[in-house]
Amino acid sequence: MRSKIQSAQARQRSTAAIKAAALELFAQKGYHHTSVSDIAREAGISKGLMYNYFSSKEELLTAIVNDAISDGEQILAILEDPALDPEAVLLDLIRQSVEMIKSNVHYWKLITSLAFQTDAMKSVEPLLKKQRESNIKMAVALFERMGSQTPLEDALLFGATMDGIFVYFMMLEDEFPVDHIVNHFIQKYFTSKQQRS
Amino acid sequence: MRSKIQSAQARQRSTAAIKAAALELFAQKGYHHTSVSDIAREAGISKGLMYNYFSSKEELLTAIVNDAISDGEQILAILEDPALDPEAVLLDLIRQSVEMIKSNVHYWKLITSLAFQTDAMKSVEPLLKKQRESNIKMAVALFERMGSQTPLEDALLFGATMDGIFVYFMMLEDEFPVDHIVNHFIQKYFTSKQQRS
DNA sequence: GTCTATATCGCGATAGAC
DNA sequence: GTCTATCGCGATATAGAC
Repeated sequence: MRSKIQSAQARQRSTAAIKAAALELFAQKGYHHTSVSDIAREAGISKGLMYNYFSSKEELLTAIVNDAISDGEQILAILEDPALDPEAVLLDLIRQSVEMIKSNVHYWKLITSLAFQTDAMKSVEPLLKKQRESNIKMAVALFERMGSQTPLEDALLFGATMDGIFVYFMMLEDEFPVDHIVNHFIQKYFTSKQQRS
Repeated sequence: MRSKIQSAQARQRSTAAIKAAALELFAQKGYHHTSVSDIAREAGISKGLMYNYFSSKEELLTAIVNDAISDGEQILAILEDPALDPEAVLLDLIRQSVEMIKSNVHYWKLITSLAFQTDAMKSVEPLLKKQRESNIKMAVALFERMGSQTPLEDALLFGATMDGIFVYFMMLEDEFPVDHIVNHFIQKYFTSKQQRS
């Protein structure tokens, strides 16, 4: 049935275009200051069509966040290989995280801002929480394998420090020497290994 | 002129009531989800009166942030006394910061969320930036006095770590043992001194 | 200085033709 | 599957009486 295939393709194209446009605009202007009309214009479709695929503006947002979380999980999954040296994994985790943030500052600003939207955004909150918990659990396992006597504390402090560095970077951008500070952090915490300068 | 004094007092009362109500609601429901009607109701005044004192909702927000920053600066100024032992000052700074966040989580969530509102909130951004820079400058001076060979790096990493811990606490609240992690942080970084458990 | 009433507007969302 | 036209609401902000 050829028409069915074509429909599915059109559907795919439209949803992808909408999500891409919305991500771009949300990240750039913020969720609240982006109207559905803006998104439709950027995506090259009508406003009505958007509601054919997403029942509301907020559902569109959750779809985008969901996609991004899935992408992130796949990257992190590689690091869970128990055959690898845990310290090397940790350094790799740091390096990859920094690159991730640096390559898309606006997107991560969006995610962070959503995390602080107390009331609304009820639908994205559980998504972010799930991701956070999975990250922590993974870090705890890593510190355990590194022989830490206090893996939970080390993992939480490690996560907080990394997030803090990213927050500074997101706020200060070019004024904040993120690579330099990350190296400083590594040397202070993990003296046995060093990253390339 | 008695009427003039009374006018000034009324003016003072109204602006204070408006700012107090707005701070409460912004912190609780978020800036975007708080309407001017909400604020007027909470403050016990009419919506129109609010526009007599603040030309817009955003100007009201900046006034609130300005007040809060002034308060914060006064607290921090005490710590700049050069006669005090810098390590004791640092521990005191940590302790006071933790208490500050714990005592008003919602307010700090508001401030943090504002910092990530890229486009709008243009008027509060310079305020926050100025505060951030003054904090960093003070921390650098402190690490210098502690004999650090890399005061800038230490100050930035210290600030990022503290902010990261606060971010985790603001997001996780009761699930995050903030005192415990802060102590862990102190012991790891500043082994010469310890905080009470 | 304070209120009530109202103007104005843009937004999210829907209806219905094609 | 896609569009145009439109509804209905709630928001910020203003006007003018007292």
